[in-house]
Amino acid sequence: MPRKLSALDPLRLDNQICFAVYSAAHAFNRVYKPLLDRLGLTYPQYLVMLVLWERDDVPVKDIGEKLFLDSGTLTPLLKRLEAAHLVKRTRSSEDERQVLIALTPQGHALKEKARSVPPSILAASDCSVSELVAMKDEIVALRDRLNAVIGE
Amino acid sequence: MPRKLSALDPLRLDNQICFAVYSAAHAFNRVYKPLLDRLGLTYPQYLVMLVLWERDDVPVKDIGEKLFLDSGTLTPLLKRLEAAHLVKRTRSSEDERQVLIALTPQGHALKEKARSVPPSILAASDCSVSELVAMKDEIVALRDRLNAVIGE
DNA sequence: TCACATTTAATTGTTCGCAATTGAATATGC
DNA sequence: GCATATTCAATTGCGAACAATTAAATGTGA
Repeated sequence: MPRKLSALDPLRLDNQICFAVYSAAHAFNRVYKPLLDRLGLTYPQYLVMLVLWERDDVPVKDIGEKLFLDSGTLTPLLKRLEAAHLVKRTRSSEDERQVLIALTPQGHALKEKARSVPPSILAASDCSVSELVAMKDEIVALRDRLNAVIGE
Repeated sequence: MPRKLSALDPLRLDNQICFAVYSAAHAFNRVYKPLLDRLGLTYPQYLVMLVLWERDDVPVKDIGEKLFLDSGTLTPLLKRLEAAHLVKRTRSSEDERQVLIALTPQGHALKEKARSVPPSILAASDCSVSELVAMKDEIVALRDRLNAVIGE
């Protein structure tokens, strides 16, 4: 019996790695949602907070470079984090073009509440840490190759 | 020398597989953008067309189940595809609750133009087909485990 | 110095993505 | 047969995501 043609069809949905990635991102988002609701954060806001918990008082551009997001996404998101009293936005005195993002005490404090999130995600992944790390490294390598093509 | 603590920090951005997936999805989107612009499609619209090129004349719900999207996303998207004369939306006569989505002749014809897309993506991935297939299968398995947790 | 380019955020407009609700059609239990 | 529940698409509202543009600040070269 010949193999089904569809198994090789380059336009078949199930053969698209991009769709695997796209749908996995949505699946992660849905798992994170109830966990982050308790922190009062959306998933992209959580990513911004992860950046700030590592290093604080950074310009918008630095956050954008780490998360691959631009000011059109970050400006309103950061304003919402400011409205939630998690960050403060202040224009740099050295370079008036820059807006520096700093954590408020509440923003710092939220990190402790956030520590319960990664274990829940790990449990939902139903997978060993070493397997996840290996997958993560592969996906990051693919992402970086794709991003390299874009900059041409 | 002790290993850097950050290499194990569960809240470190670079240790998040979800961020790897999230940022890879955006990278794919950016690579697809110029290719799909030529077809007059956005990436989610392209996914819907992939579904319809496999099977036509299906209710909105079927498309949603395949793509993990709900009517809040699909209804306006399908209306835009209809405005672009790629699909026709007709209420089923057997079950008036359902709206059936059928390709127009232009919708069918677009498939031929789309055949050039996957090879370009493969090239941008800078990776063998077998490696991509292996990664895709791993990511799909992870996605399905995550989705299984959501339904609880 | 002064014209010009570059950098940085902010803004605008379009398109997702989803939760929550609505309303209509259909199915089910009694 | 009829009340009730379920199914399905549409709608509303909010939060991303990004392209394109704007505006202000800074840097550069002649």
